Amino acid sequence: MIENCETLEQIANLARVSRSTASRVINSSPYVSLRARKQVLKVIHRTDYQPHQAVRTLVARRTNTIGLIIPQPVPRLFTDPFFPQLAQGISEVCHRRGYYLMLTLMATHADRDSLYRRMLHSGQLDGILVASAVLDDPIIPCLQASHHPCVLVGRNPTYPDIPWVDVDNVTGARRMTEYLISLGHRRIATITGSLNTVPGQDRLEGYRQALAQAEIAIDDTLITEGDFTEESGFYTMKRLMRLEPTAVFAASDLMAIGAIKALKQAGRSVPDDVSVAGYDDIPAAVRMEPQLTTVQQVVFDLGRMAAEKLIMLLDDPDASAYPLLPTTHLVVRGSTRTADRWPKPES
Amino acid sequence: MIENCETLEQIANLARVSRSTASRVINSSPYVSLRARKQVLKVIHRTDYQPHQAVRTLVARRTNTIGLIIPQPVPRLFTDPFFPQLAQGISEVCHRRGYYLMLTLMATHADRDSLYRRMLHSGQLDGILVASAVLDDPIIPCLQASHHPCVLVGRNPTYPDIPWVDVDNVTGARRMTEYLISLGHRRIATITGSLNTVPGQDRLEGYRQALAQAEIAIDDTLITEGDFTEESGFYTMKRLMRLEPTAVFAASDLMAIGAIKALKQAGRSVPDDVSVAGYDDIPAAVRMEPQLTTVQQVVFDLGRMAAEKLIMLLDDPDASAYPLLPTTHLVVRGSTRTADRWPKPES
DNA sequence: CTATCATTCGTGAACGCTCCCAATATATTC
DNA sequence: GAATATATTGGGAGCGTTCACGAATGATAG
Repeated sequence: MIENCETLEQIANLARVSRSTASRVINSSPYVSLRARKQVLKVIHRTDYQPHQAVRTLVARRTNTIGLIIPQPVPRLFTDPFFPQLAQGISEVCHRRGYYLMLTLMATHADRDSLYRRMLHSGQLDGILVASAVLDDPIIPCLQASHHPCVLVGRNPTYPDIPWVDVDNVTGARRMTEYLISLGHRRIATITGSLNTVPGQDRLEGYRQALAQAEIAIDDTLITEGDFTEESGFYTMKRLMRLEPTAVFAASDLMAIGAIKALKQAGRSVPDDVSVAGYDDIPAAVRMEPQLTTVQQVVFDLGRMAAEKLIMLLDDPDASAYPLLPTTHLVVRGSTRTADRWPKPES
Repeated sequence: MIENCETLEQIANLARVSRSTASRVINSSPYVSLRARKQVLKVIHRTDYQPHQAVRTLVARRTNTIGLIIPQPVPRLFTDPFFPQLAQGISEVCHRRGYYLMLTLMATHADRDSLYRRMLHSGQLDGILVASAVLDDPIIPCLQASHHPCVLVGRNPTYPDIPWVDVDNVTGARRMTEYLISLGHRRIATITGSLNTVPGQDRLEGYRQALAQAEIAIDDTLITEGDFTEESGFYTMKRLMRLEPTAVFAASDLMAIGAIKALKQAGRSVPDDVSVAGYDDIPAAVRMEPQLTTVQQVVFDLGRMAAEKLIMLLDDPDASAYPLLPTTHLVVRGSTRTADRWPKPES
């Protein structure tokens, strides 16, 4: 199956140098005369030579390949473009840094163990990126046992010592809540994501911070737990309506969409009666009426950072391990407006 | 970076056989006694041995790795879950068949050529899957020159001889149109996708076939070209409305959504005045009011077939190369209804 | 002119596996 | 019981690199 005919030996012969010298040129060793280097580079260019990756791996004990593992069948995989964007970012960095990217999606966890073993022990990977693992995913202990450098995409408090990158959910949620406050809202409800997930917790934390900062008393009845889905947004909003918040911060766009449906069904107008904000900026957010004010996470950057960080770790295992957080962006659209109006918004 | 300490030699010693015999066991050669096989398997299991992939590649001249290349920054990548589903299907087959999957996304085509070379000439890949290439993508000639077995995901009439798999756009569109006919519609308009794309053409062809089959004269004024986007659906529908079709088949859900917006804006009811059907079954299709009748493509199956076909080709380069088409499913929801009513639907 | 040193280069070993070939053990036939 | 066929097995070569080492070259100092 391998087409690569030219060998280093042949290159060396053509350039009238030894294998070693040719190798040194390829690996940019400083101990090569200018003349020899030029010779070799010319021949390489002319013959379109590519070193045989498998052999380099064998000898140099590094594969120049990193693995991207998506351990669970993430439902989110199919409703928001998180994964393609992440992969895009990772892929870009891999190209730029001369790495290959191996992908492992885990549709069924039937033979998960054999799969993990296959990925980890085949000697195919220099390092590993794990995306969206649930907190107690069994791959993480496996990973540590295998001594592969790795970076988690998504903070995992169960393993605080593993390097990670994440979107800054706290700040994103805080900014959004601050924005709602700046519009004059004081009675701001939130529909949280599942509180047994890190993003769920973090987005709630951001909401709390913003209220505290603005010295608005936190009313626990205005905090209700959803599970990121549209249905949960719908039903939670129905209950929340009685409390007459003037604004609602939903921790996902899907829940925001559900909440808006509930409000409309009850004859309330968004944003005139109630402002609603979401989180994620899924494609549907622009496609609805009104368009959704939301928080955009630059997942592309997240992927880039994850890959950069892992490669940094490969080059220097002791590299500093502080986490990286790409910034989030507020996307203000039609579903929110000022609250500087009469107390009872019955026009 | 490589952890894999056990070597075949060690396994052989532990099992009191030679390297060769151990190798034969691993590669399921028939020329091994039951006793020896048992011995070796026991040791392998006990030591959790994994053969070193790079060496196998070096010697056996196959990598057990296939590449998935997504050559262009496909905008669709970020709005519909095509890519994750495809990858999921491919990944599943790879695991089952003992292959690794290498991913290459092409965000920018800045240094496309060097990237192609790197993927094709590094000897890393046994075969290649190309997804969603535009018709004249330069990777296809490169691919042929590199003599890699490959399978295109998406038919490419420019290269009819390259094996491919695709969703059956013609049949999907035909079925949907037949369904509209079965509801009693006779004046059925279509908003096509870009007609310089294969899916655009194929979906139009399916529409035509259904009408021809039902002996409904094809009225070319009812065929208008969009470009798969929501905006194009919106504006095309505005023009189309004057012609008073009772049903519209849009070649993408996005266009159907745009069309519905145009109709609503003009005070027409969907489905009471006009039935609208889409294509793709994107997540937003269930999230609208009314929910969209559409065609679901089992992209997951498409990925599976693509991988299966490629692996088949790797095992036997002369394997029959007939294309595989996963079936499409009609998803009937609220945006369509019977037309068996009074001629003028002004209630 | 010789000794010392830095620079540059080339040889040989090794990586861990598969494949080829020859050798051995076992079964079968006459 | 010898001769032959068959089923197993083991040893050696080789895959294309990198790396450690030592040799060669040239420059500089004494």
